[in-house]
Amino acid sequence: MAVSVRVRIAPSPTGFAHLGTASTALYNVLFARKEGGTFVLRVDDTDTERNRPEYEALIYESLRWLGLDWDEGPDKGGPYAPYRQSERVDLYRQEAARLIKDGKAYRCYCTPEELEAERKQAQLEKRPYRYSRRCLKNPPEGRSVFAVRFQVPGGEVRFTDMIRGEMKFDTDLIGDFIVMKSDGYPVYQFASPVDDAVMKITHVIRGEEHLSNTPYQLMLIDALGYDRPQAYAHMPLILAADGSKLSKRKHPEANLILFRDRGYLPEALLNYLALLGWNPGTTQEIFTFEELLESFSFDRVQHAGARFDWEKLDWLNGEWIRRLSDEELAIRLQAFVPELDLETIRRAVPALKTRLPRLAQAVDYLDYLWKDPSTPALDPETAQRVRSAIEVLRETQWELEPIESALEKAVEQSGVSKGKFYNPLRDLLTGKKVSLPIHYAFALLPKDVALSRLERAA
RNA sequence: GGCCCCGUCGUCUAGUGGCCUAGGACGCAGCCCUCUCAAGGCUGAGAUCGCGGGUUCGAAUCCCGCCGGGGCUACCA
Repeated sequence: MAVSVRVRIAPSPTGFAHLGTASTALYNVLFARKEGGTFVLRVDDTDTERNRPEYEALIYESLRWLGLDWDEGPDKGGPYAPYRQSERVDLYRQEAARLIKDGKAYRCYCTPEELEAERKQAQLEKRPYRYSRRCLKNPPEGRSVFAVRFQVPGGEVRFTDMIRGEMKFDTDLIGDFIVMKSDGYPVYQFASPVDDAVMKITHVIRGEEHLSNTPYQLMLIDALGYDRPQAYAHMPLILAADGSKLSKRKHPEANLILFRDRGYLPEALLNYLALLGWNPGTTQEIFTFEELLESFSFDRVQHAGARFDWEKLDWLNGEWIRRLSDEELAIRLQAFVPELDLETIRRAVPALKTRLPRLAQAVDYLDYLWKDPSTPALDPETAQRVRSAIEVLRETQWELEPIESALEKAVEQSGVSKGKFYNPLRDLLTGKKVSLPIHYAFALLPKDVALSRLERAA
């Protein structure tokens, strides 16, 4: 009988929701939906130092914004609740105790300072560092604070990676490692495989930084007598411009919610993320989520990390914006220009559409509608032309077409070029060198406001 | 240091022994369109396929070595 697919992401609420989380979530969702499986969200909050509840809320908000919703999670429950690791510590403690009882782990009383000294010594002697096993062989007397350390059995660990094929690690190189911290909380390396096993996760899809961690987790799974996941998939890392891994600390621009605030469309971000590190083998660049479901497969995933390219994202985002219906664009624009009513936004949209790499940039084109520009001094000839514009405009019905033809008539009579005629008008109206086409610039403004901006200069 | 992953235009990539005088996309340059800015159309520059050895009639593609980058090696995740 085929076991139904269960995948998961396990972000930790130690900061803003990260781009990498979105990327991993995407691949997990894609795989789950494709296989008719279940997507689980598990919050990895075992870092008591850095966790904050508000960060957890941010993860929900960001993932939901992207439309990457989960089937089971801390906020919706599920058959394997709880889904917050801090609420599962009894399980980890119990499993750690079982390891100790079975002679597969032991209490370690070493202080961080002592361990640091061991490491330094190893470095000095230029030998690879592995824990000395002091606490296994002759633990210090009279100490009560301890961590639980796994006794690495050694030998070879093999597993299947859906991207890289068969992987093989020599665990004799791995020293005994901590599974339970002295504060009674598990370490990621322990909590993660335990939960994966207990929650019946069948495929572990995560970032490449976990590739070398996999043997640690597999040893634990074996020691505990659990079934191993069927397969792993280690996705290529998203790199910063300097080629290093995008990190929360070094790269604040990786904050997911920032993408929303800057006016990226969820569709575009998802599309871009999919293309980063994966390609369909065709020249198609624009993918809806449904199309991704169709064509995505792990065997076409890249093995090397990929640098995040904001310019390409902007282009893709523009493509997506242009594909939106006018009405849909208007609705999405509302949050970015709260000063304007929907009707005004609707009227601006046809002109705005081809000019926005990001929704937030609508402000640059529209803020003259609620901000009064300063009035520059005009030379006599320009002033004369402005007056002729005022004259025709006064008689004009205040809509796009009539304004455009009235203006064109005035240009013709003036004998100068459209550019020479329109540019001063643009400046008077918007205070800018760049604006929507001049008839839009006029039409979006109430007639009396528009005319007064011209009149006070001429 | 040890282990693991990786290495094609600036960036993302196609490419699995001859179809490659290495293709596409973003970006960049020029032209067209044009009231500004975009969008759109056309054209173009841009990669001795990290380097050095092999194997082969023939290698970006296979093998070895080196170099370079990244990740892991924490009582972070």
